[in-house]
Amino acid sequence: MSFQERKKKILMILDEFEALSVMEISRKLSISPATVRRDLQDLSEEGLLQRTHGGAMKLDNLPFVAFHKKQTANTESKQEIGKLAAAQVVDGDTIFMDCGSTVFAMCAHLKKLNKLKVITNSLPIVAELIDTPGIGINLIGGELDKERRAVHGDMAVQHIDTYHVSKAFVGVDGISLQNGLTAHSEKEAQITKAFLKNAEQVYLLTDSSKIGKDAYVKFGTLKSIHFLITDAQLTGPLKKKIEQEGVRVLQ
Amino acid sequence: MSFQERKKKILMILDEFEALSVMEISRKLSISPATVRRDLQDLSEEGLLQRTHGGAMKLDNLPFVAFHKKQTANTESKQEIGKLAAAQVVDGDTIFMDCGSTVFAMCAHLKKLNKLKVITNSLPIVAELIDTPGIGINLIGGELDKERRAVHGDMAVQHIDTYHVSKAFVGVDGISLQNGLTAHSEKEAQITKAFLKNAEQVYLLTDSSKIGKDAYVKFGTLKSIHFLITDAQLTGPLKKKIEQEGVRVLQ
DNA sequence: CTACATTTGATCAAAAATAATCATTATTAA
DNA sequence: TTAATAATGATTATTTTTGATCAAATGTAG
Repeated sequence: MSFQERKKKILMILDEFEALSVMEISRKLSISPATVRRDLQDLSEEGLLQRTHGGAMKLDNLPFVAFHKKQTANTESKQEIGKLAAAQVVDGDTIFMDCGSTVFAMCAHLKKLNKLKVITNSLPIVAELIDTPGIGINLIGGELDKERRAVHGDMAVQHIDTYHVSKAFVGVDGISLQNGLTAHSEKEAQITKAFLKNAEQVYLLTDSSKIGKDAYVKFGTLKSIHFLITDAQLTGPLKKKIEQEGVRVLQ
Repeated sequence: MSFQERKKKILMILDEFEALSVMEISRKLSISPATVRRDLQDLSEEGLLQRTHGGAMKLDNLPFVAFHKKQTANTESKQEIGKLAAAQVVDGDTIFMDCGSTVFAMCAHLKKLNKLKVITNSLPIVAELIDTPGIGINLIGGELDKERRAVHGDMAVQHIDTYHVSKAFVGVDGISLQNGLTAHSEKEAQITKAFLKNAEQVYLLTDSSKIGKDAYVKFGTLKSIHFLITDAQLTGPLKKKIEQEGVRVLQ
């Protein structure tokens, strides 16, 4: 039995039982305790279970932790961007929050606010903020994109259109002077577009690696955003040109 | 049992009882008082409970209890009801799933189905089913009830009204011949009512303890449901009378 | 305030689990 | 096929956890 198979099986039986000991897993899968420990360590490092002394436990809100793959890409620069973005929010605000890891990074820095209303289509954001007393959440309804852990589709867009908020915090897959805002997926573009349309101030959060890059779905121009929050890498003529389009750059 | 497991269990029983002595915890979890003290100290340092002389007290603003509490109340009878309800679902169905622990219990038994579409307002259900390949999920949008981990409110009702499905699986807080279906909360009643309205077949899931009891919000008659799925405790004249109202009882 | 009982925190030894090491087996590449 | 590589299981030293003991601290009753 390969590691991938064992990994799957371990997660499956762990889904059924809350907690398992190394020996139990060893017996159930007929593999040695040493291998079980190695597997558990790997799975734990991937964030798929909680390692304990003697075994492993199911993770509570694992299902909503979307970024299994991207989690590694959760760099300091994203945290910085998230912090800066969160600083734009004040008590009593109502904001849109798009899905994506950069916008998600805002969450940690929003928790001290009061009377904040967050409208989002992202389950990880919901999971992160649901137990914060000062924050109320409205969830966009519609079809669930399991991969992205977010709601999308026509119904979601219609739903977003029933709201009007002061600030929207959105992400992109690409932004350039030539093609404006671009995304890898039409569904995602559709949602972000709806956020842009119904917010007075639009904050685009992206690390500098995406600036100057294009994805294949064009969904907005630079004029449709008001602030670009990014890392210190963006400098020189490109920054100037973006600012000339009427975008305020925050770094 | 590892520290992580004990920690969870201590918080769970502490949520049920307001305060506990070291000896009570020691007996309940079959661990020595010394270990209990160590655990309580750790938990206290994490700010998850208030240490007292001789034991510990529950903290008011403890955030994540609601979730686990329901899971604790996951009795065998609920599991049986969930299983029986899940057996009514076939490949290709589109179903409504209400929030509540009894309906939640269906999830474990739905995982082998294919091309199933689940429309729900309950985050625990979404979390449980999101990684099941054969199941697609539509999330009802609207205001999030943090306590119940579900979406409710007018927007949610409007959203539900845009769907029409073959089967709805709903829960109640009370059901009786005199007052029909009742709930503890208007918001919850509103949602369940919307589910009833837009489904061809309505399955009401409840353990027998709620049959014959009333909650204060009346939201439907016995005629508005088609099936009652419950445990074996429901017998005799009451069962007869419910069946005379046109409800098929499944046990 | 004192005496008594209970609880606690510290220390320690026993038990359990782990990480590290190494030989063996299985898999892959050449 | 053979060599090289990776994965597995067994062994052992180390670490962690646990429960017990006991002096000190805290709370309670008289």
